[in-house]
Amino acid sequence: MATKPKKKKRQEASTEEKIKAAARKVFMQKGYGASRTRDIAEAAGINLALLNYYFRSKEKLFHEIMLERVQKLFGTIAPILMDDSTSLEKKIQLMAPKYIDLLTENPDLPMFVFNEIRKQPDLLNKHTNLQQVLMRSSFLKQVKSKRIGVDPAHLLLNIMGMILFPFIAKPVFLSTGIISEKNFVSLMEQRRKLIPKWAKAILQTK
Amino acid sequence: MATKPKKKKRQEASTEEKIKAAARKVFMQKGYGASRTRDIAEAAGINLALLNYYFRSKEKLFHEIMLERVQKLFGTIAPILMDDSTSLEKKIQLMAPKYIDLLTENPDLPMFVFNEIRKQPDLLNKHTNLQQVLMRSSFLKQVKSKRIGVDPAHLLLNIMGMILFPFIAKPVFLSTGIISEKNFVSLMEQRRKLIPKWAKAILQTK
DNA sequence: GTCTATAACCTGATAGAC
DNA sequence: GTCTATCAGGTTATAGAC
Repeated sequence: MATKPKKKKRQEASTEEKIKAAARKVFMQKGYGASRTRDIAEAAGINLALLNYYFRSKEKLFHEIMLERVQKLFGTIAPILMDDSTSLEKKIQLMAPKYIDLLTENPDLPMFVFNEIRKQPDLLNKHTNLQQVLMRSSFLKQVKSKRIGVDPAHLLLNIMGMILFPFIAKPVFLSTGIISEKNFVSLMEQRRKLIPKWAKAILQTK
Repeated sequence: MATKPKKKKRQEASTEEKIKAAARKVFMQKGYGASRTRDIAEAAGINLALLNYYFRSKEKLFHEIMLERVQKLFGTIAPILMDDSTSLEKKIQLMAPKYIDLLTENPDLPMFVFNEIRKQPDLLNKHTNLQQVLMRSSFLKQVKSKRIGVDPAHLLLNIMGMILFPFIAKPVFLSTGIISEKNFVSLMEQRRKLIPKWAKAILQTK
């Protein structure tokens, strides 16, 4: 059980942070299995040996990055979902812009997290308490208590889908030429306000 | 330019098909970069050398699988999208069940295709005419001609999102325990008819 | 902390026997 | 067509000098 190396300087980007930044980039681009520690070391501007000095193994480094990315994807909106004092409508109204801002700066965050969890389904349970947090959230309670004709899970799927799916499908839409990068940004800007409206319309559908 | 080897028997699963089936499984599970040709050979019950005898290289084998998977994901609903004689509403009504049936049998098809295209954006253009097909489709024309206040691309994103997103998010939802496998099947069964209704509601939102 | 050098193993691909 | 054996290069991780 090695103790974590201490940083020597605090003023600028530490070596540890440089390695993490590089790992974030490479892992998110290629996924765990296709990433090479050499590429990460090179991207960090340091030596391969130093990477292992700081993180002991590729797997441990990946776990740190993965935990951080899951936290970023779900932790950002957790406060909104947990708030007992806001209505469901209000939560959706806050969620959409918050999420779209986050994803505009981290477009392939959902793809990365979803895909790595698919490949290794117990990653979440091992390293996060996401399950507890989500299951007991005010949001889920409110969704469930809505007396709509259909399973409330549909609302969750629809809202999440309307927010996340464009970013997941973005590479395909760009590659096929259906939309352009510039167009995409403008579309997402519009969706910040449109999604809450659509969610409401879906909620009222008989 | 090697000529393709001929099958010797036609009655049962040929060696070539056994390799392709194994490659389909391994590539879809791990992605191109993390897949090992040895794993594919083993899963196919044949030798590594034989894999190269049939497909010459890992990359060529992957391209065949990828082409086939893209065809499966988009080709299945292409006839619906191209049909000039059906209304947009009718297309959505046909699309949802058709897609949900396809994805129920191939749950991680969207995740695989989207992710590989993200990693290698020119895969589509090299090997398919998807761009041409989609851009000139009756569906896209009809979406564009809808005189709604917002960019018609939103409708495309919403419909595709409502259909595809549940399958992309499935591993996360199962892993967090928000829904169960059994629950998921039942939800998707319901969505076959619900999505067209929701799409209509979204279309009418002011 | 950071490097070079190297161990130990893995990977894609081919040569050559059957 | 299918196999075994093997090559050349890549991969993670560590030992040891500074």
